[in-house]
Amino acid sequence: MSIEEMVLDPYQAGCPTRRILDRIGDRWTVLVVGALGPGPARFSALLRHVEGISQKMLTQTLRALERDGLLTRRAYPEVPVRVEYQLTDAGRSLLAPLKALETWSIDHFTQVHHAQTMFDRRDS
Amino acid sequence: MSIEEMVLDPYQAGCPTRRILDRIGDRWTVLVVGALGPGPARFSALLRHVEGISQKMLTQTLRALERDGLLTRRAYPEVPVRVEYQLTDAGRSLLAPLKALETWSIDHFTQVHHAQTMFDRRDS
DNA sequence: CAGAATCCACCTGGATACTG
DNA sequence: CAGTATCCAGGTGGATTCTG
Repeated sequence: MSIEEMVLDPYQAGCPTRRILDRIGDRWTVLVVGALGPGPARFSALLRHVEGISQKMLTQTLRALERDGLLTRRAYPEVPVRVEYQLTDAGRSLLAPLKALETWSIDHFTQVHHAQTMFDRRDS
Repeated sequence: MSIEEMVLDPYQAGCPTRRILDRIGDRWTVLVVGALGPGPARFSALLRHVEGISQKMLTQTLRALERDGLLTRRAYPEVPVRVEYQLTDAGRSLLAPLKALETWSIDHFTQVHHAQTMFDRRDS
């Protein structure tokens, strides 16, 4: 194994990074966690504010995050039912890295968009 | 619009964050960028070291990243052909946020795995 | 070696209807 | 309100084959 290969190896399947990225790498997880950043929220609130997510996907995503210990689900036996989701400490600790990504997105959005335009113009 | 709604709104579709996340949120982009972090690499090297990626997906991912201006493609007219991919400044600037995510992954992997085990045991 | 092209199985995820 | 259950279209992406 070359030195180059050793440097690249952190991205082999099965390593922690890879497994976490596979989990949060779906379309919705990051958005749901982000939406819960400010504080607890109800199912319907999340459904409204993570635009484009379906009820099915929200349920699945919340379930997965609960399973990962990143949020807690609390149901209040009222009528009608109220269910609140809240990030755990672990879930909240994910906010900083995601915020970094968000900051990068905002900082580079214009630049990326411009690059795309140039690229598309070239090979047309 | 309530204050809660205003806080949640950054995640509406079409906003910079959302659009970037949609782009890098696929299974491979993050891994390919990460693999290019240490320096330029050839197509075949990436194919070997981003485990599980197919030739088709690697091609697609590299093309998209090139379009975004996050990496450059340089072909050397040798026999056999040699093609090297290298992150641009913009691409490299993405490494820090991704590194933060990677650090988080490593730090929380055990904890997440444990939470999953508990969760699965409970409702079995 | 670095792709392009084709085929197609699988799975994601939306729509809909129903329930406690 | 907060889900569950079912159906199914569309797209993702792997496998394979072929080329400069």
